[in-house]
Amino acid sequence: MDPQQQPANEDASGGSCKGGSFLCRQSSTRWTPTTDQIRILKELYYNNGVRSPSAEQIQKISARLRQYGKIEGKNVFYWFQNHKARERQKKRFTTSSDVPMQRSSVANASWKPEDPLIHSNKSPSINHTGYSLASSSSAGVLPVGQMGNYGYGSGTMEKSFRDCSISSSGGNTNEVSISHGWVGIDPYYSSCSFFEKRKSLHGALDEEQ
Amino acid sequence: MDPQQQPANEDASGGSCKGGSFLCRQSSTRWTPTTDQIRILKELYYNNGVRSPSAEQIQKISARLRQYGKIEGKNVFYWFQNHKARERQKKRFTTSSDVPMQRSSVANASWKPEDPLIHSNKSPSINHTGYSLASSSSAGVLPVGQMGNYGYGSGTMEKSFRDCSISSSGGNTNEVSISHGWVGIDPYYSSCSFFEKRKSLHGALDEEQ
DNA sequence: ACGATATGAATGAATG
DNA sequence: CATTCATTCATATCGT
Repeated sequence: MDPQQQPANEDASGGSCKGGSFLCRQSSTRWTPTTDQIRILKELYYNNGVRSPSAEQIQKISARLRQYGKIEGKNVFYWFQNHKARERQKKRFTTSSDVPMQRSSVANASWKPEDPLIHSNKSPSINHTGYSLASSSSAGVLPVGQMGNYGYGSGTMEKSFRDCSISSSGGNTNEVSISHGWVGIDPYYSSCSFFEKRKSLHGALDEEQ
Repeated sequence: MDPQQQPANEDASGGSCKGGSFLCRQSSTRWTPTTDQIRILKELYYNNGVRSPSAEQIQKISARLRQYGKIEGKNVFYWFQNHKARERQKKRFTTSSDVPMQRSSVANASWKPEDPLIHSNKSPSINHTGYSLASSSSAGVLPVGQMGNYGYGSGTMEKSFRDCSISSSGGNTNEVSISHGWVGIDPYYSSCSFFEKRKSLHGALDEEQ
Protein backbone atom coordinates (compact mmCIF):
# COMPACT_ATOMS: atom_id res chain seq x y z
CA MET A 1 0.00 0.00 0.00
CA ASP A 2 1.32 3.31 0.49
CA PRO A 3 -0.64 4.91 -2.11
CA GLN A 4 1.32 7.92 -1.59
CA GLN A 5 1.94 8.78 -5.03
CA GLN A 6 5.22 9.96 -6.00
CA PRO A 7 6.63 12.91 -4.33
CA ALA A 8 4.33 15.51 -5.39
CA ASN A 9 6.32 18.39 -6.25
CA GLU A 10 4.87 21.22 -4.76
CA ASP A 11 5.09 23.32 -7.72
CA ALA A 12 1.54 22.41 -7.96
CA SER A 13 0.68 25.12 -10.23
CA GLY A 14 2.90 23.47 -12.63
CA GLY A 15 0.39 22.90 -15.21
CA SER A 16 -0.91 26.26 -14.66
CA CYS A 17 -3.85 27.39 -16.46
CA LYS A 18 -4.56 24.93 -19.00
CA GLY A 19 -3.42 27.15 -21.60
CA GLY A 20 -5.06 27.29 -24.78
CA SER A 21 -7.91 29.52 -24.34
CA PHE A 22 -9.60 31.54 -21.88
CA LEU A 23 -11.25 29.76 -19.22
CA CYS A 24 -8.57 29.13 -16.92
CA ARG A 25 -9.31 26.56 -14.46
CA GLN A 26 -6.46 25.69 -12.31
CA SER A 27 -6.75 22.19 -13.30
CA SER A 28 -4.94 19.82 -11.23
CA THR A 29 -4.58 22.08 -8.47
CA ARG A 30 -5.71 19.72 -6.02
CA TRP A 31 -3.63 19.86 -2.99
CA THR A 32 -1.65 16.72 -2.50
CA PRO A 33 -0.69 16.35 1.06
CA THR A 34 2.73 15.10 1.77
CA THR A 35 3.30 12.33 4.19
CA ASP A 36 4.46 14.71 6.80
CA GLN A 37 1.46 16.84 6.44
CA ILE A 38 -0.75 13.88 6.77
CA ARG A 39 1.13 12.68 9.72
CA ILE A 40 0.63 15.90 11.49
CA LEU A 41 -2.95 16.20 10.56
CA LYS A 42 -3.64 12.83 11.95
CA GLU A 43 -1.81 13.63 15.05
CA LEU A 44 -4.00 16.58 15.54
CA TYR A 45 -7.03 14.61 14.78
CA TYR A 46 -6.36 11.65 16.93
CA ASN A 47 -4.05 12.84 19.54
CA ASN A 48 -5.44 16.20 20.05
CA GLY A 49 -8.95 15.52 19.25
CA VAL A 50 -9.18 18.25 16.76
CA ARG A 51 -12.11 17.70 14.57
CA SER A 52 -13.44 20.95 13.41
CA PRO A 53 -10.80 23.50 13.94
CA SER A 54 -11.89 27.02 14.02
CA ALA A 55 -10.67 29.64 11.70
CA GLU A 56 -7.80 30.57 13.84
CA GLN A 57 -6.70 27.10 14.38
CA ILE A 58 -6.91 26.44 10.76
CA GLN A 59 -4.62 29.21 10.03
CA LYS A 60 -2.13 28.11 12.55
CA ILE A 61 -2.22 24.60 11.39
CA SER A 62 -1.86 25.48 7.82
CA ALA A 63 0.97 27.75 8.64
CA ARG A 64 2.73 25.00 10.35
CA LEU A 65 2.08 22.51 7.67
CA ARG A 66 3.34 24.84 5.12
CA GLN A 67 6.77 23.91 6.17
CA TYR A 68 6.23 20.65 4.55
CA GLY A 69 4.73 21.80 1.39
CA LYS A 70 2.30 24.11 -0.08
CA ILE A 71 -0.95 24.23 1.64
CA GLU A 72 -3.76 26.59 2.18
CA GLY A 73 -6.24 27.08 4.85
CA LYS A 74 -9.02 25.55 2.98
CA ASN A 75 -7.07 22.40 2.56
CA VAL A 76 -6.85 22.00 6.24
CA PHE A 77 -10.45 22.81 6.62
CA TYR A 78 -11.53 20.29 4.09
CA TRP A 79 -9.22 17.72 5.40
CA PHE A 80 -10.79 17.74 8.76
CA GLN A 81 -14.22 17.81 7.38
CA ASN A 82 -13.61 14.91 5.17
CA HIS A 83 -11.80 12.90 7.65
CA LYS A 84 -14.50 13.27 10.13
CA ALA A 85 -17.26 12.70 7.70
CA ARG A 86 -15.69 9.60 6.37
CA GLU A 87 -15.14 8.16 9.69
CA ARG A 88 -18.75 8.64 10.45
CA GLN A 89 -19.85 7.34 7.17
CA LYS A 90 -17.94 4.23 7.58
CA LYS A 91 -19.69 3.65 10.76
CA ARG A 92 -22.93 4.26 9.14
CA PHE A 93 -22.51 1.64 6.56
CA THR A 94 -21.12 -0.98 8.74
CA THR A 95 -23.02 -0.46 11.83
CA SER A 96 -26.47 -1.38 11.20
CA SER A 97 -28.84 -0.69 13.88
CA ASP A 98 -27.00 -3.05 15.90
CA VAL A 99 -28.05 -3.35 19.39
CA PRO A 100 -25.44 -2.65 21.91
CA MET A 101 -23.58 -5.77 22.05
CA GLN A 102 -20.40 -6.56 23.60
CA ARG A 103 -18.85 -8.86 21.21
CA SER A 104 -16.18 -7.19 19.38
CA SER A 105 -15.97 -9.28 16.42
CA VAL A 106 -17.79 -8.47 13.42
CA ALA A 107 -17.74 -4.85 13.76
CA ASN A 108 -15.03 -3.86 11.57
CA ALA A 109 -12.99 -4.79 8.67
CA SER A 110 -14.93 -2.71 6.48
CA TRP A 111 -14.05 0.65 5.52
CA LYS A 112 -10.99 2.55 5.79
CA PRO A 113 -7.93 0.64 6.38
CA GLU A 114 -7.44 3.01 9.11
CA ASP A 115 -4.16 4.60 9.57
CA PRO A 116 -2.12 3.71 6.65
CA LEU A 117 0.74 3.94 8.94
CA ILE A 118 3.06 6.41 7.82
CA HIS A 119 6.11 4.50 8.30
CA SER A 120 8.77 6.94 8.30
CA ASN A 121 12.14 5.68 8.83
CA LYS A 122 12.40 6.74 12.30
CA SER A 123 13.99 4.93 15.05
CA PRO A 124 11.91 2.45 16.80
CA SER A 125 11.77 4.54 19.82
CA ILE A 126 10.80 7.82 18.68
CA ASN A 127 8.45 9.45 20.86
CA HIS A 128 8.52 12.84 19.52
CA THR A 129 5.83 13.88 21.72
CA GLY A 130 5.21 17.36 22.58
CA TYR A 131 4.29 17.89 19.13
CA SER A 132 0.98 19.03 20.07
CA LEU A 133 0.23 22.06 18.28
CA ALA A 134 -0.18 23.74 21.52
CA SER A 135 2.91 22.89 23.23
CA SER A 136 5.98 23.89 21.65
CA SER A 137 6.08 27.36 22.45
CA SER A 138 5.31 29.60 25.13
CA ALA A 139 5.76 28.25 28.44
CA GLY A 140 2.54 29.37 29.82
CA VAL A 141 0.06 27.87 27.60
CA LEU A 142 0.14 24.26 27.40
CA PRO A 143 -2.09 21.71 26.17
CA VAL A 144 -5.06 21.90 28.23
CA GLY A 145 -5.09 18.31 28.54
CA GLN A 146 -6.82 16.85 25.70
CA MET A 147 -10.28 16.53 26.50
CA GLY A 148 -9.71 12.94 26.08
CA ASN A 149 -12.50 12.55 23.83
CA TYR A 150 -11.28 10.51 21.09
CA GLY A 151 -14.34 8.54 20.97
CA TYR A 152 -16.20 11.31 19.44
CA GLY A 153 -19.07 12.74 21.05
CA SER A 154 -16.95 15.63 21.70
CA GLY A 155 -17.38 17.10 18.45
CA THR A 156 -18.49 20.34 19.70
CA MET A 157 -16.16 21.03 22.41
CA GLU A 158 -12.94 20.85 20.81
CA LYS A 159 -12.16 24.38 21.40
CA SER A 160 -10.29 23.80 24.43
CA PHE A 161 -6.93 24.92 23.71
CA ARG A 162 -6.32 28.32 22.70
CA ASP A 163 -3.30 29.67 21.30
CA CYS A 164 -1.40 27.45 19.09
CA SER A 165 1.40 29.53 18.11
CA ILE A 166 3.57 27.96 15.67
CA SER A 167 6.85 28.99 16.89
CA SER A 168 8.76 27.79 14.07
CA SER A 169 12.04 28.75 15.39
CA GLY A 170 12.16 26.76 18.41
CA GLY A 171 14.21 24.30 16.69
CA ASN A 172 12.49 21.83 18.73
CA THR A 173 10.01 19.96 16.84
CA ASN A 174 12.36 18.69 14.41
CA GLU A 175 12.04 15.24 15.59
CA VAL A 176 12.65 13.42 12.50
CA SER A 177 14.64 14.42 9.67
CA ILE A 178 12.40 13.95 6.92
CA SER A 179 13.91 11.84 4.41
CA HIS A 180 13.39 12.90 0.95
CA GLY A 181 14.03 16.49 1.19
CA TRP A 182 12.49 19.03 -0.96
CA VAL A 183 10.71 20.39 1.85
CA GLY A 184 11.65 23.90 1.90
CA ILE A 185 9.53 26.78 1.33
CA ASP A 186 8.94 26.92 -2.21
CA PRO A 187 7.95 30.04 -3.82
CA TYR A 188 5.09 28.61 -5.49
CA TYR A 189 3.54 31.02 -7.75
CA SER A 190 0.14 30.63 -8.88
CA SER A 191 0.20 31.04 -12.48
CA CYS A 192 -3.37 31.74 -12.63
CA SER A 193 -3.35 34.25 -10.05
CA PHE A 194 -6.48 35.67 -11.32
CA PHE A 195 -8.68 33.70 -9.22
CA GLU A 196 -6.45 31.56 -7.36
CA LYS A 197 -7.52 32.09 -3.92
CA ARG A 198 -9.14 35.18 -3.00
CA LYS A 199 -12.11 34.10 -4.77
CA SER A 200 -12.14 30.49 -4.90
CA LEU A 201 -14.32 29.32 -2.28
CA HIS A 202 -17.62 30.76 -2.67
CA GLY A 203 -16.63 33.72 -4.31
CA ALA A 204 -17.35 35.91 -1.62
CA LEU A 205 -15.32 37.04 0.85
CA ASP A 206 -14.61 39.48 2.35
CA GLU A 207 -13.60 42.00 4.30
CA GLU A 208 -14.01 40.66 7.44
CA GLN A 209 -11.13 39.60 9.12
CA MET B 1 -30.61 -15.04 15.57
CA ASP B 2 -27.28 -14.97 14.40
CA PRO B 3 -26.47 -11.88 12.67
CA GLN B 4 -23.27 -13.39 11.70
CA GLN B 5 -24.88 -15.41 9.12
CA GLN B 6 -22.14 -14.96 6.78
CA PRO B 7 -21.95 -17.71 4.35
CA ALA B 8 -18.53 -18.77 5.09
CA ASN B 9 -18.30 -20.87 2.11
CA GLU B 10 -18.19 -17.95 -0.16
CA ASP B 11 -15.13 -16.61 1.27
CA ALA B 12 -13.06 -15.39 -1.45
CA SER B 13 -15.31 -16.23 -4.20
CA GLY B 14 -14.65 -19.79 -4.47
CA GLY B 15 -18.10 -21.08 -4.84
CA SER B 16 -19.45 -18.15 -6.58
CA CYS B 17 -17.73 -18.92 -9.68
CA LYS B 18 -20.57 -20.87 -10.91
CA GLY B 19 -20.73 -18.72 -13.88
CA GLY B 20 -19.06 -21.49 -15.56
CA SER B 21 -16.41 -19.32 -16.79
CA PHE B 22 -13.34 -18.07 -15.27
CA LEU B 23 -12.52 -16.12 -12.33
CA CYS B 24 -12.17 -18.40 -9.49
CA ARG B 25 -9.61 -17.95 -6.97
CA GLN B 26 -8.58 -14.57 -6.60
CA SER B 27 -7.84 -13.74 -3.10
CA SER B 28 -6.73 -10.33 -3.60
CA THR B 29 -7.24 -7.25 -1.82
CA ARG B 30 -9.77 -5.66 -3.85
CA TRP B 31 -13.26 -6.88 -3.93
CA THR B 32 -14.13 -8.63 -7.09
CA PRO B 33 -17.81 -8.75 -7.59
CA THR B 34 -19.25 -11.99 -8.71
CA THR B 35 -21.46 -12.11 -11.70
CA ASP B 36 -24.50 -12.37 -9.58
CA GLN B 37 -23.54 -9.44 -7.56
CA ILE B 38 -22.98 -7.41 -10.62
CA ARG B 39 -26.21 -8.53 -12.03
CA ILE B 40 -28.07 -7.36 -9.03
CA LEU B 41 -26.21 -4.16 -8.76
CA LYS B 42 -27.05 -3.32 -12.29
CA GLU B 43 -30.59 -4.20 -11.75
CA LEU B 44 -30.74 -1.81 -8.94
CA TYR B 45 -29.02 0.78 -10.93
CA TYR B 46 -31.00 0.55 -14.06
CA ASN B 47 -34.25 -0.88 -13.08
CA ASN B 48 -34.63 0.81 -9.84
CA GLY B 49 -32.80 3.91 -10.55
CA VAL B 50 -30.65 3.63 -7.57
CA ARG B 51 -27.66 5.74 -8.00
CA SER B 52 -26.57 6.98 -4.72
CA PRO B 53 -27.96 4.69 -2.14
CA SER B 54 -27.95 6.02 1.31
CA ALA B 55 -26.41 4.34 4.23
CA GLU B 56 -29.38 2.26 5.02
CA GLN B 57 -29.85 1.12 1.52
CA ILE B 58 -26.26 0.28 1.28
CA GLN B 59 -26.54 -1.90 4.25
CA LYS B 60 -29.46 -3.72 2.85
CA ILE B 61 -27.98 -4.12 -0.51
CA SER B 62 -24.74 -5.38 0.78
CA ALA B 63 -26.54 -7.75 3.02
CA ARG B 64 -28.39 -9.15 0.13
CA LEU B 65 -25.40 -9.40 -2.05
CA ARG B 66 -23.51 -11.13 0.62
CA GLN B 67 -25.35 -14.21 -0.31
CA TYR B 68 -23.40 -14.33 -3.44
CA GLY B 69 -20.05 -13.67 -2.07
CA LYS B 70 -18.14 -11.61 0.27
CA ILE B 71 -18.95 -8.01 0.12
CA GLU B 72 -18.93 -5.05 2.36
CA GLY B 73 -20.77 -1.86 2.55
CA LYS B 74 -18.06 0.16 1.10
CA ASN B 75 -18.00 -1.99 -1.94
CA VAL B 76 -21.55 -1.20 -2.69
CA PHE B 77 -20.98 2.39 -2.00
CA TYR B 78 -18.04 2.61 -4.28
CA TRP B 79 -19.70 0.59 -6.91
CA PHE B 80 -22.51 3.00 -7.29
CA GLN B 81 -20.29 5.95 -7.13
CA ASN B 82 -18.02 4.64 -9.77
CA HIS B 83 -20.71 3.39 -11.98
CA LYS B 84 -22.46 6.64 -11.97
CA ALA B 85 -19.37 8.66 -12.45
CA ARG B 86 -18.16 6.54 -15.26
CA GLU B 87 -21.34 6.53 -17.05
CA ARG B 88 -21.39 10.20 -16.92
CA GLN B 89 -17.87 10.53 -17.95
CA LYS B 90 -18.36 8.31 -20.86
CA LYS B 91 -21.34 10.10 -21.98
CA ARG B 92 -19.58 13.29 -21.67
CA PHE B 93 -17.43 12.47 -24.57
CA THR B 94 -20.12 10.92 -26.54
CA THR B 95 -22.17 13.97 -26.44
CA SER B 96 -19.39 16.27 -27.13
CA SER B 97 -20.09 17.37 -30.60
CA ASP B 98 -23.72 17.45 -30.61
CA VAL B 99 -26.24 20.09 -30.74
CA PRO B 100 -26.48 22.00 -27.63
CA MET B 101 -28.91 19.86 -25.99
CA GLN B 102 -31.64 21.80 -24.65
CA ARG B 103 -31.51 20.03 -21.47
CA SER B 104 -35.10 19.90 -20.82
CA SER B 105 -36.07 18.96 -17.45
CA VAL B 106 -34.90 15.57 -16.97
CA ALA B 107 -37.20 14.91 -14.25
CA ASN B 108 -38.43 11.61 -15.08
CA ALA B 109 -37.41 8.11 -14.97
CA SER B 110 -35.46 7.51 -17.98
CA TRP B 111 -32.06 6.24 -17.44
CA LYS B 112 -30.60 6.10 -20.74
CA PRO B 113 -31.09 3.00 -22.67
CA GLU B 114 -27.61 2.05 -23.09
CA ASP B 115 -25.63 -0.66 -21.72
CA PRO B 116 -28.18 -2.62 -19.87
CA LEU B 117 -27.30 -5.85 -21.28
CA ILE B 118 -25.98 -7.54 -18.36
CA HIS B 119 -24.34 -10.47 -19.82
CA SER B 120 -24.87 -12.84 -17.09
CA ASN B 121 -23.54 -16.24 -17.08
CA LYS B 122 -24.85 -18.96 -19.15
CA SER B 123 -27.56 -19.74 -16.80
CA PRO B 124 -30.64 -19.74 -18.86
CA SER B 125 -32.81 -18.77 -16.06
CA ILE B 126 -31.48 -17.11 -13.18
CA ASN B 127 -34.44 -15.61 -11.73
CA HIS B 128 -33.48 -13.97 -8.66
CA THR B 129 -36.26 -13.50 -6.35
CA GLY B 130 -38.10 -10.37 -6.23
CA TYR B 131 -37.06 -7.74 -3.94
CA SER B 132 -36.51 -8.79 -0.51
CA LEU B 133 -34.10 -6.31 0.43
CA ALA B 134 -36.01 -5.77 3.47
CA SER B 135 -34.52 -8.08 5.86
CA SER B 136 -35.63 -6.77 9.11
CA SER B 137 -38.91 -7.36 10.56
CA SER B 138 -39.67 -3.80 10.98
CA ALA B 139 -41.81 -2.37 8.43
CA GLY B 140 -40.81 0.46 6.37
CA VAL B 141 -38.54 -1.43 4.26
CA LEU B 142 -39.56 -1.51 0.81
CA PRO B 143 -38.07 -1.87 -2.47
CA VAL B 144 -35.10 0.24 -2.58
CA GLY B 145 -36.40 1.98 -5.49
CA GLN B 146 -35.95 5.51 -4.68
CA MET B 147 -35.59 6.73 -8.03
CA GLY B 148 -35.06 10.23 -7.43
CA ASN B 149 -33.72 10.69 -10.74
CA TYR B 150 -32.22 13.93 -10.56
CA GLY B 151 -30.82 14.20 -13.86
CA TYR B 152 -27.91 16.18 -12.82
CA GLY B 153 -27.49 17.25 -16.02
CA SER B 154 -26.36 15.57 -18.69
CA GLY B 155 -25.14 18.75 -19.17
CA THR B 156 -22.67 18.50 -21.61
CA MET B 157 -21.47 21.73 -20.83
CA GLU B 158 -17.91 22.36 -20.92
CA LYS B 159 -16.36 21.36 -17.79
CA SER B 160 -18.33 20.87 -14.79
CA PHE B 161 -20.70 23.53 -14.20
CA ARG B 162 -23.67 22.17 -12.66
CA ASP B 163 -26.72 23.38 -14.18
CA CYS B 164 -27.83 26.49 -12.70
CA SER B 165 -31.28 26.34 -13.74
CA ILE B 166 -33.84 28.03 -11.85
CA SER B 167 -36.47 25.57 -11.87
CA SER B 168 -38.91 27.15 -14.04
CA SER B 169 -41.07 24.42 -14.88
CA GLY B 170 -44.41 25.37 -15.06
CA GLY B 171 -45.20 26.16 -11.95
CA ASN B 172 -45.31 23.80 -9.30
CA THR B 173 -42.43 24.96 -7.48
CA ASN B 174 -41.05 28.11 -6.46
CA GLU B 175 -37.65 27.26 -5.53
CA VAL B 176 -34.82 29.14 -6.79
CA SER B 177 -31.75 27.22 -6.68
CA ILE B 178 -28.60 28.90 -7.23
CA SER B 179 -25.53 28.48 -5.45
CA HIS B 180 -22.53 27.70 -7.27
CA GLY B 181 -19.80 29.95 -6.63
CA TRP B 182 -16.71 30.22 -8.56
CA VAL B 183 -16.31 33.04 -10.73
CA GLY B 184 -15.26 31.92 -14.00
CA ILE B 185 -14.14 33.61 -17.01
CA ASP B 186 -16.10 31.63 -19.24
CA PRO B 187 -18.38 32.82 -21.86
CA TYR B 188 -21.34 31.22 -20.40
CA TYR B 189 -20.83 32.75 -17.15
CA SER B 190 -23.61 34.98 -16.47
CA SER B 191 -26.25 34.03 -14.15
CA CYS B 192 -26.08 31.74 -11.34
CA SER B 193 -23.28 31.97 -9.05
CA PHE B 194 -22.08 34.20 -6.48
CA PHE B 195 -21.82 34.53 -2.96
CA GLU B 196 -22.82 32.43 -0.33
CA LYS B 197 -20.97 34.07 2.32
CA ARG B 198 -21.09 31.95 5.26
CA LYS B 199 -19.09 33.89 7.68
CA SER B 200 -17.37 31.11 9.18
CA LEU B 201 -14.57 30.12 7.18
CA HIS B 202 -13.94 31.89 4.10
CA GLY B 203 -12.20 34.68 5.63
CA ALA B 204 -9.98 32.39 7.43
CA LEU B 205 -9.44 29.80 4.91
CA ASP B 206 -8.02 32.19 2.71
CA GLU B 207 -4.71 33.20 3.56
CA GLU B 208 -2.29 35.66 2.42
CA GLN B 209 0.70 34.41 0.81
C1' DA C 1 4.83 -11.75 -20.60
C1' DC C 2 3.31 -7.13 -21.59
C1' DG C 3 0.20 -3.32 -22.59
C1' DA C 4 -4.51 -1.69 -22.68
C1' DT C 5 -8.61 -1.29 -20.60
C1' DA C 6 -12.02 -1.86 -16.92
C1' DT C 7 -13.01 -0.99 -12.53
C1' DG C 8 -12.32 -0.92 -7.29
C1' DA C 9 -10.60 2.35 -3.87
C1' DA C 10 -9.28 6.70 -1.94
C1' DT C 11 -9.63 11.36 -1.24
C1' DG C 12 -9.74 16.46 -2.28
C1' DA C 13 -13.29 19.77 -3.14
C1' DA C 14 -17.88 21.38 -3.03
C1' DT C 15 -22.68 21.85 -2.34
C1' DG C 16 -27.12 21.75 0.29
C1' DC D 1 -22.83 17.69 8.96
C1' DA D 2 -24.32 14.72 5.08
C1' DT D 3 -23.89 13.89 0.28
C1' DT D 4 -22.04 14.20 -3.95
C1' DC D 5 -18.59 15.05 -7.84
C1' DA D 6 -14.25 14.72 -9.93
C1' DT D 7 -9.71 12.79 -10.19
C1' DT D 8 -6.45 9.92 -9.54
C1' DC D 9 -4.18 5.60 -8.01
C1' DA D 10 -4.05 0.50 -7.90
C1' DT D 11 -5.03 -3.68 -9.51
C1' DA D 12 -7.71 -7.33 -12.04
C1' DT D 13 -8.60 -9.07 -16.32
C1' DC D 14 -8.29 -9.61 -21.14
C1' DG D 15 -6.12 -9.22 -25.64
C1' DT D 16 -2.39 -10.06 -28.56
